[in-house]
Amino acid sequence: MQQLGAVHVDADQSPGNSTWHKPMHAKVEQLSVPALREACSQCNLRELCLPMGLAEDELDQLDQLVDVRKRVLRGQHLYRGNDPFEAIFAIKTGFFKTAVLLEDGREQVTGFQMAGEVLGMDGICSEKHTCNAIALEDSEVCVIPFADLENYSRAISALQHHFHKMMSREIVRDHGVMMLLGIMRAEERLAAFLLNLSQRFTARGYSPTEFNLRMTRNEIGSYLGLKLETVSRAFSRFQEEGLITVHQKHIQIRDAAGLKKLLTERRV
Amino acid sequence: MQQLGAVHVDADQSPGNSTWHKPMHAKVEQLSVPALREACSQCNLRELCLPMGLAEDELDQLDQLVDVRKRVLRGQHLYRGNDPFEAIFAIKTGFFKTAVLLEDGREQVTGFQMAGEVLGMDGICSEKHTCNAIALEDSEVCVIPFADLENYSRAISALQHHFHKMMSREIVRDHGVMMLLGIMRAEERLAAFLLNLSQRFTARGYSPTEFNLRMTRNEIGSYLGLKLETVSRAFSRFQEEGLITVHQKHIQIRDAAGLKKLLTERRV
DNA sequence: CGCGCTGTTGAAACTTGTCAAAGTTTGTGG
DNA sequence: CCACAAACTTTGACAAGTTTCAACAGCGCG
Repeated sequence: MQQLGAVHVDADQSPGNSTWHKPMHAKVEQLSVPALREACSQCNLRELCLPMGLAEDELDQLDQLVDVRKRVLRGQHLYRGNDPFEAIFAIKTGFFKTAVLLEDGREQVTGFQMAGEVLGMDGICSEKHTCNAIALEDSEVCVIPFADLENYSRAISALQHHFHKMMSREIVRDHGVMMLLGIMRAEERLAAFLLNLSQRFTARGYSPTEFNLRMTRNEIGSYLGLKLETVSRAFSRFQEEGLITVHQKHIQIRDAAGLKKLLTERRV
Repeated sequence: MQQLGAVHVDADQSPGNSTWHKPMHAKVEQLSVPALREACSQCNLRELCLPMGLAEDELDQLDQLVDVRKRVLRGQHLYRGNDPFEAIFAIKTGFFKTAVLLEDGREQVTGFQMAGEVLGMDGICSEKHTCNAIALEDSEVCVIPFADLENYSRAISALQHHFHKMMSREIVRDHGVMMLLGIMRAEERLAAFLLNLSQRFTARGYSPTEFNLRMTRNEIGSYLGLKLETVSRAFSRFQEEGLITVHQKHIQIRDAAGLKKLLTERRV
């Protein structure tokens, strides 16, 4: 009930695309020093990344936290499962997916992340990353060394609390996805996906009703536990019913209320 | 790949059982003071709950952390969605499920928790619990006021780090469930479920091959995204194939390797 | 300008869900 | 302590939803 609005989207890999399959392991160029020292306190995403209401001197400390920014080009991995865990990453610009793999090669997309969201918290427990994080468009992330984060957290309780909230939010988000996968049917899942994207774009100042998908139908399907054909059919159906307009990756929501109704009204 | 072993189990509510439907909101009797002050440092679950390698004085501090223990009888809620979040709970004895609800009444079990595991971390982000936690047998939990936990964490870095690991583990576990729900078929899901239970019982010193389920078929189904009939049929099928023996809630695993094979070998 | 990837659509097959009936277990009250 | 009721489980037959297989269209990149 409470976290449906929080359900969000990740997409699986497109197996036929060579760009996806030979990504260098983020030999990401580090920006020149002046560039990377762009302060958190000046960042227009700070409301998403950082706790509010810090004292001046605390803000100054926080600017030390991000020691480097990193570019990740479309198709490159930010990290892979089993990489040693050293830092979490705040997305400054761009769009990512995270995915876990089964031995037999099947892949499950566990999330899609956009600017202001944080990646890598799954790696804390085993000191290794436990999923792959892949850029779906050219992106830039702030690298936050985890040991530093824990140190500053002990000094700045607002930072500590904020970090705990971020991890907790991730757990709640995952519960939303579990609900989506466990009890919703195909069209409900897609409706929840679209509404969640819309909401997140809105929070970033973009149009609630018009946006471009960064992921393929296959990736959407992997996230939603559906085959790409099912996703495609559901899009077509929504369009027939006047709920949305689809042109390739471009989506226009024409009847948000209608989409919501799909979620709240038990099917016939 | 990495967290299949971590996939674990939760069950949904049995809609027809009055015990389930009128649980008092944990008017849990608080144990008498001597009882509740049983120290963490003496608890035989401390390896699961607490960081290892603390200094003597740190251990003494930790014993302050749990201010109360709480009994929760079978069928009672430990907390409900929307309850104010004040503490997390370490299970001392017993067995719980957590579940989220959709407006239309559909329920998704998000996890089953046993002794040594921690409940309630979903509530941090919104200061409200976001799911229901219900005892599946008479249980006892240690109440850890969250504000205190954050305070001690700032003083004891091992505690801080341990807590972060616990939250991270929860995220990784959820990813495992998402994989289960997203890409496995019914029998794979049930096999993963049984193996995960077996592993967790083993870690607690119980038999790896023989145990009693605490949850109903309906609850297993809700956790696994299946209907209870499908769960029942899968159990029967496993039994026919000699993988397990089932008598009601009593499970005996006869061929663990066979169950694992179900997970790793792509179906025909 | 054409090849390859991505997306769309149709028809058939398969898995799981739905409905129904009956068996089993557990709990309660007489 | 037994009897009855409620809850839970099992099994069958059938229906529905989703996947699979296949063919083709559209777009984008080289």
